[in-house]
Amino acid sequence: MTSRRQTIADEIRSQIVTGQFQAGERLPSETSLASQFKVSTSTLRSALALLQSEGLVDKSHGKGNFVGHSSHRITYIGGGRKPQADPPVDPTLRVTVHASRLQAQGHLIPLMRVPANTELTQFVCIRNEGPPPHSLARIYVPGHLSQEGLHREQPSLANFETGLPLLCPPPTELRERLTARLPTRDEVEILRISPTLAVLDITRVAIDGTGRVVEAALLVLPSHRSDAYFITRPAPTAERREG
Amino acid sequence: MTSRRQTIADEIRSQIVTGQFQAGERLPSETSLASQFKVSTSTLRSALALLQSEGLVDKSHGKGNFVGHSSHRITYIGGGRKPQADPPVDPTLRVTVHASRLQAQGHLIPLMRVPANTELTQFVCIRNEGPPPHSLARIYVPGHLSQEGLHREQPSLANFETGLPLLCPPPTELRERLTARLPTRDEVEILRISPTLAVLDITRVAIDGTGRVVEAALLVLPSHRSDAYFITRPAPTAERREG
DNA sequence: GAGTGGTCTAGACCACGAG
DNA sequence: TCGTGGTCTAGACCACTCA
Repeated sequence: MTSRRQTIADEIRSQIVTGQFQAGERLPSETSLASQFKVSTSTLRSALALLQSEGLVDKSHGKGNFVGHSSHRITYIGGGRKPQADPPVDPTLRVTVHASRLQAQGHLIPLMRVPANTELTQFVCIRNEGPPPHSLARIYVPGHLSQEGLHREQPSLANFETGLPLLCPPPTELRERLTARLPTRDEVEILRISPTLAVLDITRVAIDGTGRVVEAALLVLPSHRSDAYFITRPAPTAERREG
Repeated sequence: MTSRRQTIADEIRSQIVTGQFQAGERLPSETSLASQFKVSTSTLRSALALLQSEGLVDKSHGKGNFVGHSSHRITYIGGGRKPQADPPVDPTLRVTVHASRLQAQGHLIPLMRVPANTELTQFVCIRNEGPPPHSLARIYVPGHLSQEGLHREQPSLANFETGLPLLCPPPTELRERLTARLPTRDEVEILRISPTLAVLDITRVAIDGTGRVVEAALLVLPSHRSDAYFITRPAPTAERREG
């Protein structure tokens, strides 16, 4: 048995990909779609949620549901790289950064590999590109580093290749962990996303040659418009090769 | 204003982390929790979905909701690496592989960088570790490669470091794209997951020295029990260093 | 104010798991 | 068979956007 949600999503999806609904066009209202498909609004909404998670539909409270521009995706580049092809820089790109001091607590202690109450500097970065915020980053730097590097770091933070901050001094090791989860209350508010739609949760830790953590970044991207890319070249170190 | 869902999720979450609900323990039924919190079952279920996405709750149709063992997470290691610390090998690990031949169609054509109708070999790998399947992988290899390498590949595919297949001959470049989306109908059935919970969608393309694609892997992991790790050492290539 | 999507209700009915 | 979670309904009411 296949669910109503899926068959409705399949139907609308095909109407989008075949061009019956043009990109950027507004879909009929949820109530009219619901009556058209002879389902309740809840069921219809769960079908739209599927399409939203695929980036095919953009929902907008009070305005309507729109056929998504698949080009509006955020790309996170892993491995500390810069994108080789320069991205289409959106002139409306705007990043707000709030810096503050705090002491290491809870999950920050193992993350930063520091004793409790160690001085840290926190940067909260919200990236806008058009009206809806696109990404949220919380970046932590040890206090002793930020004292010497704070001023140099500031321009580095502003240097968002893809809107997400990169380190100024390249560390010797980058560890990135990715997972998906539903957004927290705060993230729903800040990113203005649906609380039922997953976010990409990226934790990036930069380690220097002595094993110290020089930066930890907690990044949150709305999953329906985000991709993360990693390009690696496995070291050509004397790898046994069968002849 | 904060939603009922969030406050209920917060309440149950705190009862879990403070140990009022032990790991592995069954939670009260949804109907009883709903009446306890004075909400409808739908609202209570959406609160549980939050906790499920955090890995705190395992839902099981017909049995109940259980406090999750956070240790049961799947880890995908990016960059073609093997995990340094050997993972706790589960003796119940079981992988089913189905090989088949097909011709390049649709999205496989740009993915594999081949002309339409090129012969490909497809491996569909389903990994089990205990009753619920843990991951789904669809791996494509060009036909000309599989002819010379098919027999050697088979043991390589069985060599799952983390349950996910790796290439036998190391390619010169690995491209991995990660995103999160809701599962398809098939994925819901195969992985036995909730259709409302996101999956991690990983597309991995391996490229050889001549730019040819030697393997493409489409991996699907249930997000609530999966992490992807990437560890990179930014090349110490004559990077300008301030004195 | 009119129309939109977002949250929530109080059920009905179905599918699954275990005895 | 019984209790569980999963799907779906037909609304009510709230929040947002825009004229």
